[in-house]
Amino acid sequence: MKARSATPESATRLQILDHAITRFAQSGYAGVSMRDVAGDVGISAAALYHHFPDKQALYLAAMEQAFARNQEGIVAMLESQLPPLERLALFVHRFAALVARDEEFRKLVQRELLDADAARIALLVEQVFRKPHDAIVALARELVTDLDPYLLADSVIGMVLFDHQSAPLRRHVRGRALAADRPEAIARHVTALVTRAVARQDR
Amino acid sequence: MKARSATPESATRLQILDHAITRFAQSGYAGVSMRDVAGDVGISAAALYHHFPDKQALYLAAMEQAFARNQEGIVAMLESQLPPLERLALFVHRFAALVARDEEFRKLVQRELLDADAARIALLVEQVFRKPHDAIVALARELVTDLDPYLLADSVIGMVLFDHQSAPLRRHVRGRALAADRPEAIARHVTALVTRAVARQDR
DNA sequence: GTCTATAGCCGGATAGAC
DNA sequence: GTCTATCCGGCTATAGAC
Repeated sequence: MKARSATPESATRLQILDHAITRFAQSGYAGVSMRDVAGDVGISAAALYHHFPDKQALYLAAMEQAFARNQEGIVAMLESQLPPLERLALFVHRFAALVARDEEFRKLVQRELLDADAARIALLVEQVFRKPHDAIVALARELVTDLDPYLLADSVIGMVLFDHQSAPLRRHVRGRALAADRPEAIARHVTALVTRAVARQDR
Repeated sequence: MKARSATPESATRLQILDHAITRFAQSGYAGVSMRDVAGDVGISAAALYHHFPDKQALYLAAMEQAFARNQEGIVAMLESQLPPLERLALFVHRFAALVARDEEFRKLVQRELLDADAARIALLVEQVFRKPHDAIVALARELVTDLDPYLLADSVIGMVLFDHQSAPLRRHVRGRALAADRPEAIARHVTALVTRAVARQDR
């Protein structure tokens, strides 16, 4: 499997991107210096400029890489010919697993939602959200319900994301079990909640 | 009503905090300079140091101010003696309204969830989340259901928050109605979803 | 309480040797 | 492809006049 982008992927370049992803996810664009990344990689800051023309190009490349390394998981979320409710369960399970597996990916996405300009939002939509979002909206339509399919789709995504987003808060709320099976627990919960809501078709 | 904190609140100090909140919500801690804030206020950067010892103190004061100016709305979310399902509807409606009204508040909270250390997370819990979270968890318990009350409570919060968080994406998804009544729409949707899920008590 | 001036540091980015 | 050295601008924070 060769490089999926126009630029060739040398080992050093990939190493730089890997550390850049970690740094940008942790501290945001403005909170990371080229010296930070260079130090992580073990090269000088000047050497970075051999691989990327400037900081912004490094950032964009890191974003694309972080998105690309999850494309397999994103595609996997969609492959299924099951009936709607079972497809929902599978989708939620896989989405929760993906979000739990790659914390940096989640943080980068959430930072982009806060920071990104229109162009970068467009990149985010095309490379990350478009396909799975279309799939979950289509699924929401198939679930016979008078709930708005867009709102229902976003609700599913929002519930799973917030479960991770709120993890730091959980340590400070007494009586809160720190379950070891987080992704499965939230997946089961969301599936159960939506399943019950759409199963109730009187009104 | 006097200052609720130890420090007296001069008009200039309040003005500084107001602009600081806007800046920090928009660009994050590292993305804002003291000169930026000073320029907004119309004073020199040096003058800021008469009101706050350093940048971090300004940031913390801005956070506290942003939280404090929403305490009225947060308390309002809890005042109700209605039966559970109606209390849920009211809570969701008020929460959605608060999040929609103060976009800066939401962004600051979401940035803190990404950036904050343990001490600042504790502040966030005590000044923002503790009370309404306890209330919504208690409410989730009252709704007779075998869904986990903590997960159910977080789901409600997550759905409302993500509706706003994902707003920038919505422009890039074709066929998506940009409803003018956003807070009401999401509140109605979440209420309907949860109401149906908990009303279904067979199993 | 605000100013101008500036110290001192750190950041992005470049030059040029190897 | 990586280095050292460096430029230069912006940053936090302080000094001292008004």
